[in-house]
Amino acid sequence: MVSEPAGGAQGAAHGGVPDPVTMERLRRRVNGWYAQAGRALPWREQDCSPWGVLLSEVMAQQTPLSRVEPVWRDWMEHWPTPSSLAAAAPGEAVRAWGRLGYPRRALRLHEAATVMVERHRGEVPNTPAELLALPGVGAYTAAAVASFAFRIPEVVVDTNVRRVLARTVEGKALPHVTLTRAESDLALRAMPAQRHTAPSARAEANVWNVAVMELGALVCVARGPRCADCPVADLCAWNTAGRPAYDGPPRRGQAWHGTDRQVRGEILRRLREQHRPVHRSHLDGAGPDPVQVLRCLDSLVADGLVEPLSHNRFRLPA
DNA sequence: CATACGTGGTT
DNA sequence: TAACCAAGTAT
Repeated sequence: MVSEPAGGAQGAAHGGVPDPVTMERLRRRVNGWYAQAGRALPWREQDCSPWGVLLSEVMAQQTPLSRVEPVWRDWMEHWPTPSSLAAAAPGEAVRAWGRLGYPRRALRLHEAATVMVERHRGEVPNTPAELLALPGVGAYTAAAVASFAFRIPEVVVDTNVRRVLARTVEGKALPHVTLTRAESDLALRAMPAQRHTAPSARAEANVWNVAVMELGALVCVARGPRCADCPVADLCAWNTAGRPAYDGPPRRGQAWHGTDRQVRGEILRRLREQHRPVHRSHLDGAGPDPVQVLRCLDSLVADGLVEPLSHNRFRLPA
């Protein structure tokens, strides 16, 4: 009567090593789901440039896409190429970053644009190694740009991929706190084996990269997963095991109130508003402790996010 | 390898 | 309301 055993428990969960047949079935389902459920984001358009893809990936680091999209459109309008951004003042990039968070990303994007002008003829480099060498581009972003912009089937591992694989293959509620070697191996095994030699496998690998991320973003979410809408619910080791609770080490939340992060953010918010140098007295209210405000101002200067001028004045870097 | 680094929406 | 979390990177 049973023509197809519960895939997760039978085919994938033992030792965390998925068998190729189970992985292929998983990929087919997820890729099919993506074809009908994936969002039409602007950087997924066929005619989006590699620069647009890179911009979207950096903006999306630790940041919800709903907040990324309007800023991405604004940047693409102002700076449609790496050379156009490189020609602007770095402070303008920081200002246009708005409230996306982690404003160092804006600075690194500007640095990366400069590198592209000086070393890559103003183009986004098309090899994983060259991408990885760009400021602000780490393992995830390099793989994502390679796959999405240049159709190079690198293994893309982000928080969504980790969570989907932890659940479907390993039967766990959430992945480890930090990316482990075992997870990287698993992500590699989840890719089509012939992706480097067969064009169809390469295409499948590139779709899988974006599809599994989309599944993690829309269905297999961290809190309140929508398993009823999941295309692989019957193959999922976690779901078929009754969705056991997370049992790993506690996850450290990020402190915020009263931290340097908050004060730095407030200082930068004030400088973004002003298009003229600001006196230090206007920054004092960025936090309750003057010593802390001074320390944060110094660290912002050290990071290159703030430029000190004479007479205790400051501005975004020119 | 642990920690710092923004911001705002959701639970 | 406090906590959690989001297409991570650099040190």
